[in-house]
Formats: sequence, C-alpha cells, structure tokens
Amino acid sequence: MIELLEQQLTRALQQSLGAPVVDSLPLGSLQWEMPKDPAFGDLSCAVSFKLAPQRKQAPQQIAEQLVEALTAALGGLGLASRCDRVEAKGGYLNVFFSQRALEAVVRDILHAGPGYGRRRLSPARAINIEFVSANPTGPLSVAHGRQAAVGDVLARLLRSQGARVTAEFYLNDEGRQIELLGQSLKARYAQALGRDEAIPEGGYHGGYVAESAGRLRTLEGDALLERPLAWFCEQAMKEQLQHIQDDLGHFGLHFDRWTSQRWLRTSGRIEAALQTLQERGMLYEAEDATWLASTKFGDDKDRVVRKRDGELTYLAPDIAYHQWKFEQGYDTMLNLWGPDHHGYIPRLKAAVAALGLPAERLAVRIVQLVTLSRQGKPVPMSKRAGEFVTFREVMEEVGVDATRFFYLMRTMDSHLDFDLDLAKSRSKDNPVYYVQYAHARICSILGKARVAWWARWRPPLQRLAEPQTQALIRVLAQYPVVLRLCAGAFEPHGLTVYLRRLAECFHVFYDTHRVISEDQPLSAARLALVRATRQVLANGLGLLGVGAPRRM
RNA sequence: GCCCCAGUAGCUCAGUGUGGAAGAGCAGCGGUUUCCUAAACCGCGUGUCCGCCGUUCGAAUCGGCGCUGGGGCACCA
Repeated sequence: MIELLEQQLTRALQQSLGAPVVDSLPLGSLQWEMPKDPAFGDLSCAVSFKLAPQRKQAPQQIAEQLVEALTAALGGLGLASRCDRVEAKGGYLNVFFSQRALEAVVRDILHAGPGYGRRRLSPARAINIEFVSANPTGPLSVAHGRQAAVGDVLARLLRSQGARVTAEFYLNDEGRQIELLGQSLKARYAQALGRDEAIPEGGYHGGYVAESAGRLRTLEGDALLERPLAWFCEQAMKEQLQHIQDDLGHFGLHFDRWTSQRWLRTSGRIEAALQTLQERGMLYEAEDATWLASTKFGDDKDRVVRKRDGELTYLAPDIAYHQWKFEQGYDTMLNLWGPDHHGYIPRLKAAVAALGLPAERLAVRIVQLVTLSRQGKPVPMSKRAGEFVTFREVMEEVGVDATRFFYLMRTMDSHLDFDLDLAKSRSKDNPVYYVQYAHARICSILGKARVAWWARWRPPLQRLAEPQTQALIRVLAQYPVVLRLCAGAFEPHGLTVYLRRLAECFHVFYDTHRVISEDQPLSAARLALVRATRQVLANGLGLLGVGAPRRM
C-alpha cells in the first residue's frame, strides 16, 4: 500500500512540475520518506528545498504552491480517498494517510498472510552469497557465528524480495592449514602413547585436537603412527568439518552448496583460470615466481599466484572460484568476510577484472568482530592459549533465538558487543523476549476469542481510530519498505530494529485498549488488527530464523 | 607509513544509503495491577553528533586535514 502510494505521489509531483523541471533536479529529489514524528504526516518530500534556488523563492512558499497542484493531481489519480490531506510545513510536503488507507493496510496483511512483504521480480536476480567458509581446523568462533547469522538472514531477505539465492560455503580442504592440523593431531596421538612429539610451529594447540587423538585411539587402536601424514590430515579435517556442519545445522542454517578447494584443483579449474590470465597477458615471471599484474586494476602491488617452490598461493583458487561462479551466470556475487580479510578485497577485484569479468558485480562486505561480555564486563579470550568461547557454547548458553537476534542487532560495520547475560534474561531488557512476547500475547488473546466472532463479522475497521491504534497500523504498513531497504543494502539489522518498534507499538496498544469487550463490532475490528500484527511479527521473525512462540 | 571500521545522552547504540525536522534502549527517579500474561505500560532528556576547515540556502550525513580506539597491511589462509 505504502509503496504504491509513494510511486503515485511521485508521479503526481512529476505531473504538477512538468518534465523539464523534473529533469533539472538532482536524482532522488522527488523521493518520499517516512518521517519519525507523526506530526509530519506519513510521507514527506523535501523537493521544495531543491526547487528553491532555481525559483528564487522560499521553500515554504513553493511547498504551498505544490500542495494545491498535488491535491488536484491526487484527485485525478483517484487517490483522494487514500490521503486525508497534504500540507506544507517548514518547506516540506507532508502527506497524511486517510482512515481508509489504514484500513486497507490491515486488509492487505490479512489477505497476503505469510506473503505480506514478499515481492516477485521478473526476471529474478541470481545472487550467490558466500559466507562463514571457516577453515575446517577447529570450532567455529563467535565471529563465524555472526557471519552465519548475517549471511543466512541476508539470503532469506533477498529470497523474500524475489532473488534466486545460492548460499555457499567455500571449503578450504587442503593446503598448509590442513597439513598443520594433521601434524598436530599426529603429535597429540603420539603424546597419548607416551612419546615425546611436539606440536609443529604454527600448529593447533586447542584441547579439541587432544580429544580427537583420544577418540582415535579408542576407535582405531594404538598402531596408527605408521600411517602417512595425509591420513591424519584427512581424519582431522573430516572430524572438524563434521563439527562445523553440526553447529550450523543446530543454528538452523542450511547451505545450498559446499564448494571444495580440492575439487576446484582436481577438476582443472585452477589451471584453467591461470591459463585465462596467461592468455590475457596478465601474468608474468619474476624472481622465480609467477605474478598477477593486479596493479593494472587498482591494486597496490602485483601479487604472486605461483610461489618460487612451485606451489600456488591462496589467491589462485580464489580466482578460479570466482571465474567458475561468473560462468554459472550469477548477476551478483556477495562475499561476507571477516575484518582480517579487508585488505584482500582490491586484489580479488583486480583479479576478477583481469579475467575480463565484471568486477562491479562482485560485492564484498566485511562483518566486524564480536566481543562477549557478562554484566558489562568483557569475557577474556585468548586464541593462542586455546581459551575462547566458541559459537557452539554461545548457542547452548543463550539459545538459538537469542543468539540470532543479538547477532543482528547492530550493523555489520560495527563491532558487536554480545552481552551473554542480557541475551539470557527474560525481561523487557532483552529485545528477543520483548518481540516474542508480543507474538505470544496476541496468540493468547486469539485463544480467548471464540472463532465465530471474527468470522461472523465483517469487521468495521473504520473504528480502528485511536492514536495508539493508528500508530500500530502505520508501523505495520512500513514492513514491506523495511524489507526492501534491508535487502537492497545487504544489511539485515534494520529488521531487528523494525521488529522492536512494532512490538513496542503493539504493547502500547494492548495496554491502552482492550481487544475483547462487550462491544462486539469493535472487538472484531481489533481482533483483525491483532491478527495482522501477529502475521507481521511472525513473518519478520521467520526471516530472522527466530521462533514466534504461541506461549512463553 | 598505508588501508578498513568505529567515535551521537552517564552506558550500549539507531539515524549517514538519497545532505533537509537530532532519536531509542539501558541505568536513575516517580507512577500504573477487579482486566486478554506486570516477560507489560506511563512520566521525567540542553547533546561540542570527536575536533578544525571547506562545499551548500541548509551538514551527524558530503570533501579535506587531524585526534582517539579497534582491526589489517605475506611467495600464510
């Protein structure tokens, strides 16, 4: 409703201004926004400020002229019933929805049900999101957990807006880190047999490796030291991968595709990608190594793709991976990385450009770090000493719902302080419970109402007229806009902000007005409103992967 | 030295996309319970939007120079 109205208001403005004037204005001048203060109406436009210089008039004066033109145009477009009035205030054009427009919002939601807020695009955009992609060398960290939450919800959001989304985990299943993991496991195994064998430099000291060695003894016996290192690597990697998959499954995250680096290599894609670069003249030999001329595409310096010892650098498989994805016809490739990788963005973009591929369609977002705290005090973490709280432990301590919600409460650009005590608390301080409680409250109300009540009535929605009631409906109307903006910006946190606002409006409404009363027509109208509210809460929580409980 | 992120109320942070009307939660103080869940609600906010300069009719938002905190700058992944 709101978006349709926005478009039509913009069209009305265009009509009243005329094409030459519209073309002379900066892009976006005719846009409508939703003001925070209800005194400024439901939609506002600041076009008068843009017109002021060329007309040499005060914005307020221009706005007053536009009010008349706009009102006339609205009548012509048959929108008069949707807008009570258009007024000029402080130079702004403020449009106020009519009661009938608000009623239409409630009807729309009940009609669309779970589909409210979703949209279809044709043709659908194909988007690949690559995220988490943790090395299978140990437990997932709380930072991986944040990437999991952001990526998963982003995938759901983009799907809700009509995109075809592939959620992908890039699996680093070979190379130096896996080798170190295998060596560490072998060393722990040998130590368990009483041998003096040290963990290699840069190896994995975490207790989980020793546990893994213990299991190996129990299952396979004490005669494994003759096995080649590769066998230990394979064992260790498979076990850690299984843990990662278990954790992500527990989190409710499903990846559509797991792409293995080993597969990229054995299928010849890495050599093929290097061949492409070679043919395009982007590679050269120097200092006994092979270099990519990435400075041609904005990188600080050229990068080695094949080392002096003949081994490939990590850049080579990444180039192959992106070439392969682009061949599959994705319109957009979105990668979520940790902040330690941000310096890697220019060289990867350069590499993609060097392949002759559209680098602007590769989007990389950095998900900033997470720190944990209890009662306002930071939880100390030392990765070197192997003392850190894992993603799994957080999920188990505070529950999946709270974990997901907390991970999404900040923009991914911001460092996140995750308060474990707050996430566990069952009070209004805890935003998860605050939102879920609104949903459970509505379920409780609907449980008390006899079904026949709202089935019999065609609810007189015109009676939903009190300020708190209208405030609630206005927020309900914004839901589709919120989804579109979040999906468009690749930034899901706005949805948690929105749901808190929606829950707040509902709680205020609930405390001010009784839903079920002796006044049956009014009750029917309010029941329709709370059903619509429940629907939007459920839809929004569903996109977050957070439960919408019927009781708490 | 270079790059990225952050800096807004006592604390934690929205708002920066597309310049346009300074916000929320917590903490603190004071209220609300014959009622569909008090896991709730209501009231109380003068703040150097880190600083300076610039662009503009207009800057928390854009540009430049700095400051503070965090992260990153490999022939590691």
